[in-house]
Amino acid sequence: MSDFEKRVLDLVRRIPRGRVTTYGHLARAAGSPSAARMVGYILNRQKFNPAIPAHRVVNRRGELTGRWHFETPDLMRRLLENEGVPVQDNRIPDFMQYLWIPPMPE
DNA sequence: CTACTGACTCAAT
DNA sequence: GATTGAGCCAGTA
Repeated sequence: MSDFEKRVLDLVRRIPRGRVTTYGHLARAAGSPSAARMVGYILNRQKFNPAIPAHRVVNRRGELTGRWHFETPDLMRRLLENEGVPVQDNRIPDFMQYLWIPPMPE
């Protein structure tokens, strides 16, 4: 498991309940600004790890692009709504309001 | 070894 | 706005 992967997973674990962040922000904070695709890939391998709240990671427009990788396509939406994050048409309306920006390394 | 594929993003058009 | 092309890099065939 690469350092990048470990950093990404560590950051995902820190996303507060009821907040979301994006693949791009995670990639940047983990030290590889253009590796947004890798973030989704990493989450896919960890999707059975209950310690990783992967449903709190959306793309930069607030779309639930990862929903097809959950057990059922509506699970991601249900988990978010359970935390108070509204989802409409596979997207979080006014999603900037819920955005959590991961801490950047020095 | 090469080729293709993504839970993505950005800049240019 | 929409579309296109490129960068990213681990995994798979």
